[in-house]
Amino acid sequence: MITRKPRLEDVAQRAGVSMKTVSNVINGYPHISAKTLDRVQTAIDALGYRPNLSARNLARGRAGMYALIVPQLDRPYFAALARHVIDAAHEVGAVVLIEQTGGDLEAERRVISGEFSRRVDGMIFSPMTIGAEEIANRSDATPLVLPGEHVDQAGAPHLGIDNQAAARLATRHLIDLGRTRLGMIGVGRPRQSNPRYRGFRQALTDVGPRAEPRWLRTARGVSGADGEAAMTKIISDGNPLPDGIFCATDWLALGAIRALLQNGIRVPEDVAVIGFDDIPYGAVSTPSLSTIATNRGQIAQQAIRLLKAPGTEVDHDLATIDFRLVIRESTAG
Amino acid sequence: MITRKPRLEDVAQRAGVSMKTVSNVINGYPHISAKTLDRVQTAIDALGYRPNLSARNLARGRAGMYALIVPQLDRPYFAALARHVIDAAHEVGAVVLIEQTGGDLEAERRVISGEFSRRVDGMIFSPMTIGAEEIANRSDATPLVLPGEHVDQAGAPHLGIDNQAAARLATRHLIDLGRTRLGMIGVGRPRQSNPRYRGFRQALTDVGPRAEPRWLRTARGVSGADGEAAMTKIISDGNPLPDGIFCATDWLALGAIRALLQNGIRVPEDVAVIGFDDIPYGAVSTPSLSTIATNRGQIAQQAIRLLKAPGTEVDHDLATIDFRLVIRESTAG
DNA sequence: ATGAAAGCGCTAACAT
DNA sequence: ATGTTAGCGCTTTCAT
Repeated sequence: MITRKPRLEDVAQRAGVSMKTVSNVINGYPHISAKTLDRVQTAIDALGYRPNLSARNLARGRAGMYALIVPQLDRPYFAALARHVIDAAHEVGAVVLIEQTGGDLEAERRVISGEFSRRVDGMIFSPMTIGAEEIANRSDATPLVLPGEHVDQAGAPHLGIDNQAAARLATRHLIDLGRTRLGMIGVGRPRQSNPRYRGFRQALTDVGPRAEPRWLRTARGVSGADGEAAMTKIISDGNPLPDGIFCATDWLALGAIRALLQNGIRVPEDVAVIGFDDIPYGAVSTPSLSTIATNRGQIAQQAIRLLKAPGTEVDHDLATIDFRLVIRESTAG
Repeated sequence: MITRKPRLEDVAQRAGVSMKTVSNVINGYPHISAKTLDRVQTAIDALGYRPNLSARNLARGRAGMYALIVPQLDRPYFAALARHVIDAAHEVGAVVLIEQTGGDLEAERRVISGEFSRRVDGMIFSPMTIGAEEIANRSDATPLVLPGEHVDQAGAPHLGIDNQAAARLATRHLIDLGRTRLGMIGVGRPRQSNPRYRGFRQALTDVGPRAEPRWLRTARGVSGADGEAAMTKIISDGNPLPDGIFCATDWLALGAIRALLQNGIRVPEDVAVIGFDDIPYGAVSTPSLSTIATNRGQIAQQAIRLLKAPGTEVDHDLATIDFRLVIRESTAG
């Protein structure tokens, strides 16, 4: 009885065939006689043989693995993305290595400078702080796709929804509800370069202006507490309340709702609130949260597809992903 | 200019040294002359050299990678676990491959039968449906640790909190609040073999019986909808309401709260609700959720530690993890 | 402190 | 349909 792990050669010997034949069996090469196949299979089972993936990858020159790099895996959006990426990778026989940057610039630099280049066949990278230019100037040649919002013009395929159109759809929903005093809680300054802000303005322009500057607030971050703080300011500044609020993310929306409820303001009767992202909790919160849902499975599948055939990208800058309006209690309750 | 990716040999040539010396530099071997080190480093930078991990792993006989296998990555508990496992792996210079079983028995069988055996140095496996016995009888020798609840006596190190003590602590909290009519929404039948149920009973016994069977409900699953359905039944059966509910998971608790609020029952004034797991949403929900928090960082670190030194386990069955009571609005609001 | 050479286990020409 | 063999790029004794 051999004590070390069985190798291809051990299987070959036991089956009385060559390594090549065993390799053929393992890799599903079609032209093998039934008898040989059976003998090889028997030997494999008897020995409990499993191919050494390091060796296979070295010989093949491929890793059979993709890297997914996100800021933090325990943020629901990234967790959901990861789930779908793993599923999509399985469909092409690959596995997924996951890394977290924490949004740290140095960590993000390491990613584009090739930290994983000889370990994976491609990277799905969701950057947070690094700039598009720096990504565009990378020297590492590992195939790369960028899901998310902050990465136009980075010289790599960018997977995302049309944020402006989506924000417009969300705002339009508030208008269709008959709301006339609309506000927005966004992230970052409300510039024209921010597509979600642009979409919000556009929806207003469609029907005539209805927003007042005092209802436009910039949250300090993307967390629920940030949304709560922003909403509290809107409530406490002594001016009349808006009757509809579009929040740039679901977390902001949940925080905003919390601030409203704690001030005795009803949602959606007094103020309708809609978010953006469709995080799972929005479906079970009280009230449940209306939002924009992006098709995450589609993002994942497109990402893997692009990495499998690098260079084939139809459009090197944007692969558009579907989105839809999800109406729940926070606007329609 | 070479067009293919630079290898160790290319670096060696450019620096005028042997491959061994370059290898020494890369791996931080201490006894290298400053001059040599500088020349090698210069050559590495100039060529943009990165070691091929497949080759390294093959030569070393290790993968430098651990597998984390969970039912679903987008369930907050597993996402949080994954986050910490990745961090813990980094501390020992390893990376993490993540897989999902969906709780599917066949997928779980594949895991313990060695699907990853030659790809990773160890597995952190969170099984859902496979039995402890089947795990104990596995033939694959890949180091394995089992975080979670359902896997005592599986012949592999099991990482978890003392569920019974934790459930008792949660229930005790309700009692300390002065609640006298306590109920529980659990998963699976309320048998003595279920530690969370046992802990609940024990807390009651500590102070004299206060639970009635009609307040003990078994949810059909672990989702918010399941908790909502269970709570709705308790509300609508015409009997007096409990004034305190212990839910075996946070999702169940969030669903239960939702059912209460929709029936005009106040939380915590009329019914105090406490969950179990400390999922992130619980901190921002309205009302925020009291719960039992497990130390996930500790689970992850213990897991990696055990995988690094397989066989060293002090106790082959249970490495106990800390937990604590987190008091929020759903009980103390 | 550095070099030479033998694997690590598998794949893929090429041959038969 | 199956066998032979030369790598894949790195680590690691064993020398020096």
